Amino acid sequence: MEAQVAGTTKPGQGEKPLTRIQVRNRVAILEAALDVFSAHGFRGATVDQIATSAGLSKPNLLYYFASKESIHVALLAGLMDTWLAPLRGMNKDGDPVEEILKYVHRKLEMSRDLPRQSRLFANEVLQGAPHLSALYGNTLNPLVEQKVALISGWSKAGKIAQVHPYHLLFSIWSLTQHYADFDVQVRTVLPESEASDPFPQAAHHLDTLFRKLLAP
Amino acid sequence: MEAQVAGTTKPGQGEKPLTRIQVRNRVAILEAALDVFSAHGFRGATVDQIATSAGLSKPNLLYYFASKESIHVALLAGLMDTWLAPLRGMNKDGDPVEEILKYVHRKLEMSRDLPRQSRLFANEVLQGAPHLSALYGNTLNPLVEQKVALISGWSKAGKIAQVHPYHLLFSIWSLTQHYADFDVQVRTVLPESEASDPFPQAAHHLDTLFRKLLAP
DNA sequence: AATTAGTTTGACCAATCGGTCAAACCAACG
DNA sequence: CGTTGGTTTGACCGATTGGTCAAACTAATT
Repeated sequence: MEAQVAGTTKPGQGEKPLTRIQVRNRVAILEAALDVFSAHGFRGATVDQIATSAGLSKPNLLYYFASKESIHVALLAGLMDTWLAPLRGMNKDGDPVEEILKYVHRKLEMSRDLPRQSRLFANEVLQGAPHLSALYGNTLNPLVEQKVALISGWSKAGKIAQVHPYHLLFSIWSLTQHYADFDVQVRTVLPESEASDPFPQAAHHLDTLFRKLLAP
Repeated sequence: MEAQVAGTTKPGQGEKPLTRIQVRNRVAILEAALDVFSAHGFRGATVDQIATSAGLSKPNLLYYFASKESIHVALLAGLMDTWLAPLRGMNKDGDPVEEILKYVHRKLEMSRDLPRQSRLFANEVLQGAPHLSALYGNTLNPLVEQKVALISGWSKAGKIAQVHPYHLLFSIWSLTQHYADFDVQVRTVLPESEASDPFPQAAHHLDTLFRKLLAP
């Protein structure tokens, strides 16, 4: 009865500490769920798939998470921080153009190294973000507002060209995540010689694109 | 027995012509399917939903299309032409920068006016494009190769800046479709005053972005 | 009007799905 | 070593789903 709640609530809130086995199985479940949800979407994924992929039986998995949905929200909540870390790292004391480009490149590396996470979010947003609305208000929106103010400041100070800061962020998200979310299309369209690893050329392309856009 | 095949094959191949009722119901089904598939994805959509939304009973719908999957492929195949029309319209005799920008703006307008189609494709590509691989080889790849050659020519002739033509196309697709596929996120993040219609500012932003990128 | 070709439906089916539960099992600790 | 708290499972359930089918019904043709 305790462990089911532990799947929903954050750890370390004065509740009973997690067992060794609980920790092991919970991370195994979330790892498996990331695999299955990102590949098939929420509706397309089955609890049995996740359980098998985590090395558990279905009832056993449901001993750790109360429902399929609770696995999903736990995943999304746990990933949100990782996902927004590069944006948080945008430093107001650095060189404006270089700070933004560092963000672009870190985001592109995440598309290369963590494509499952990217596709998980893409799937969720495409379906109308039913499980994300809470996280958006609490986490994403304040962070975006802060960084928009920063970019606006740089813009007005003439350190970068005049850009619409919100749409600049949209452009960065869209251009970088495209290489994870539409990976199949990218590799299908690209000639063979470049399809095996599109990322070096993507990095070069996005580098020049944003330097030209931002040059004051 | 005839009508079920008619759902899969293109019209006018020497087979019996479609009845008045067949035409009416097939377009109603495809319209309803676009609604449901784009909102819930393939696995998330149910045949009953589509049938009801089309004003038919489930067995009646399955009289016109052999299976849920066949509705899906018929939709994708029928939409491919519409979707690629703007790229086809890129004219080698026009001014290079203006031709590319015309393509950008037409694509953005499609995101605004046909967001269901955009999300349908996005869903499909995200799941690994299982029903699209055939269409890609036959339709998308040859068209892309032709336009890549055109852009390469402009680039070498100094009419536009040196850009990787494939990644330029990826950028156009990604930046424009983002406003349809991630519509919820865009409107959530944007301040109220701009969230009601993000497209005018998006158009302006993409216009300057691509002009700066392409200026020789 | 009668015959045919095309259309619609209610009832039904097998498979799958998310989730439950009691009972069995196991690890830890006094 | 026995008891307690935590873990695992087989069997099961109700709901939903994609799809079938024979029969009823309607439109077109002669």
